[in-house]
Amino acid sequence: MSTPDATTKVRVRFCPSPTGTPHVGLIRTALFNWAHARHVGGDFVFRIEDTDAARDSEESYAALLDALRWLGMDWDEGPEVGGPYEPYRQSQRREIYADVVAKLVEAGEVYESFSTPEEVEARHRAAGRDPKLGYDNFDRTHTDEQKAAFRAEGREPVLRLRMPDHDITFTDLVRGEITFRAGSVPDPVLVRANGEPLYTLVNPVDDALMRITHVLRGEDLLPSTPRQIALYEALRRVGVAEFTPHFGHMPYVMGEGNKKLSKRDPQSNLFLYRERGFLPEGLLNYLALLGWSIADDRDVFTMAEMTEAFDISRVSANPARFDLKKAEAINAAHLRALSAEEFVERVLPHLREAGVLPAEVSAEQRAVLAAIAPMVQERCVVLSDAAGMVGFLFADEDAFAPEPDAAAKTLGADAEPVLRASVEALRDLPEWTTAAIEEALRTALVDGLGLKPRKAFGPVRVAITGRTVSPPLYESMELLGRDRSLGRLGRALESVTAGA
RNA sequence: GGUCCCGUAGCGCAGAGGCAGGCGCGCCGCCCUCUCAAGGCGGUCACGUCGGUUCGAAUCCGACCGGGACCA
Repeated sequence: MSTPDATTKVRVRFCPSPTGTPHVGLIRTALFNWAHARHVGGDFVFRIEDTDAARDSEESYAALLDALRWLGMDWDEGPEVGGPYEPYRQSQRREIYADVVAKLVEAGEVYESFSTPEEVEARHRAAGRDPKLGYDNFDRTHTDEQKAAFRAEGREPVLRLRMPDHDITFTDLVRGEITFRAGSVPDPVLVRANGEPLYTLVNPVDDALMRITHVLRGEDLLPSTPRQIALYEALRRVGVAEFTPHFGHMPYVMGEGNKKLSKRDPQSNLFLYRERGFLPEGLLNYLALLGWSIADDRDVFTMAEMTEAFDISRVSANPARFDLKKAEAINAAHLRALSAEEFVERVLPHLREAGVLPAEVSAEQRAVLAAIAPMVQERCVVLSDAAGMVGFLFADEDAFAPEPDAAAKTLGADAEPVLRASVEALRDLPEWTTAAIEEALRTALVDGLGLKPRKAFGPVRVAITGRTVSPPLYESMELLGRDRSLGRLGRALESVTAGA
C-alpha cells in the first residue's frame, strides 16, 4: 500500500453530518484532528457530509460552525473559509462523484449487482451457510446477456466494489497493525440503483481528492476500513487518488453503564455545557483526556500545551468514559486560572441571562462585581454558578428575601438575639470596612453572646445574602453597604420576632 | 450469525519483560476556617479467567469469559 511520504504535507479532516446538536464525542474527534494538524504544522480541513436530505438540516450545519468557533478550533479549509478543493459541502459535489463512478465503471473496478437481499439469503440457506453472512459476491461474473435478462425483468442494479482476494493489513495509528482476512468483507455497494452514491464511496473519494493524509476518526468506522482501503486501491488505479491515507481509530466515548454515549443523552449535548458556563478551554481540556493524556502526573493544560505535546500514537485504544464530575473539576481549575478581569468578562453574560444584572450594566454594578469576583471565582465550577452567589448584591431591597430553605434552617426564634446584637453592633460603626465589621460582629456575637462562630454568623449570612452558602460574609457586607445591610438585618429581625 | 476492537481502583490515564501499589477525579477523615470553596496532610480502591513462553509476565502467545461496535 502506498501511503503519503514524509514530503507530503499533513492534511487531516473533520467531516461531520449536520444532523442534530453537536455531540461531545464528535467534538473530541474534531479536537484530536485539529491538535494533530497544529502539532505537525499541517492543514485542518472541515468538510460537511450533508448528503442525507432526510436527516440533515441547515440549523445543524450552523450549529457545527458555531461549535468549532466557540471552541477556537480554526479550520484552514472548509465552509465560509474556502480553499483549493472547494466545495466543502458534499451536497454540492454530486457531479464530482458521478465522474468518479464513470471512471470506476469504465475500468471494471465496480460491477452491477442485481441480487435482492432475499435472494442472497436464500442462496446461503441452500448452500447450508449461515443466512446472515451478508452479500455473497454472486453477481461478480455475469455476462452481458445475463445482465440484459435481469434488466428485462425490470431490475435496476446497484454498483458494487470488487474486493481483492488478498488479506488487507494496515497499521492503525492508535492500535497498531490490524488485518482483515481475505473473504471476510463482502463486496460493498457504492452506488444505489437510483444512481445515488453512498457514504462508502463519497467519503473516501473526497478524502482522496482533498489529499487527506491522515484519517483520524471514531472506532465505529474501523470495520469499514478494509473496504475503504480496497476502494483507494481502485481509485489509485483509475487516477483519482494519489495515495492511501494513514488511518487512526479513536476509542469510543462511553456514557452511563457500558453504552456508547448516545446522541439522545443530554450529557452528550455540547451546547448544554456552554449554557452552563463551561469555558471552551476547560471543556476542550477535559475532552482531550478522553483517550489521551499530556503526562502521567498532570491533567490540566492549555490548548497551546496540547498542540505542542499531542501525539496520535499515544492515544489510548480503550473506550473512554465521559465523567461529568471530572469535567467539572477540570473546568473549575481553568476558571480559577482566569485573571479577575477575564472572569468578570466571561461571567457577565451568564449574570444577564439569569436576570441578576440588566442588559445595560452600570459602572457601579461593574465595580461591585469586580470587587466580589475573586471571591466568587474560586467557588465556581461553571460560570452560571456565579448567579446564585452574587445575586444578593444586585437585588432590589423590596424584592430581596432569604431563600425559604435557608431561612427555615437558620432564621428561627434563636436567631433573634443574634440579629438584634448584630444591628446594635453595626449601627454606629465608625467606618464600614471588612475589618471593622468583622471585629464588631465577633465582639458582639462570639464574645458577647458566647456563641460558636458557626452559630453566630449563620443567621447574619442568611439575612444578608439569603443563602447558607455565600462569599465571605464581611466582604459581602462591605460591598452591600451599611444601609442595605442594616435594612436586611432589620427585616430579618422583624420576621423572626413576628414568627416567634 | 460473521468480522473487528477493548478488559489496570467507582471513573479517567501512566506503566509495554524486572519490586504495580504512580498521577488526576470521586469518596472518607483531619488541618485551615464566618458558610461553601480553594489550599495542605492522610486514607480508600486495580492488572477479567485459565494455560503457555521465560529465571521473571499487567506487559509476549493461546484459549476462554466479559463489554462494545460494525455488517447483515
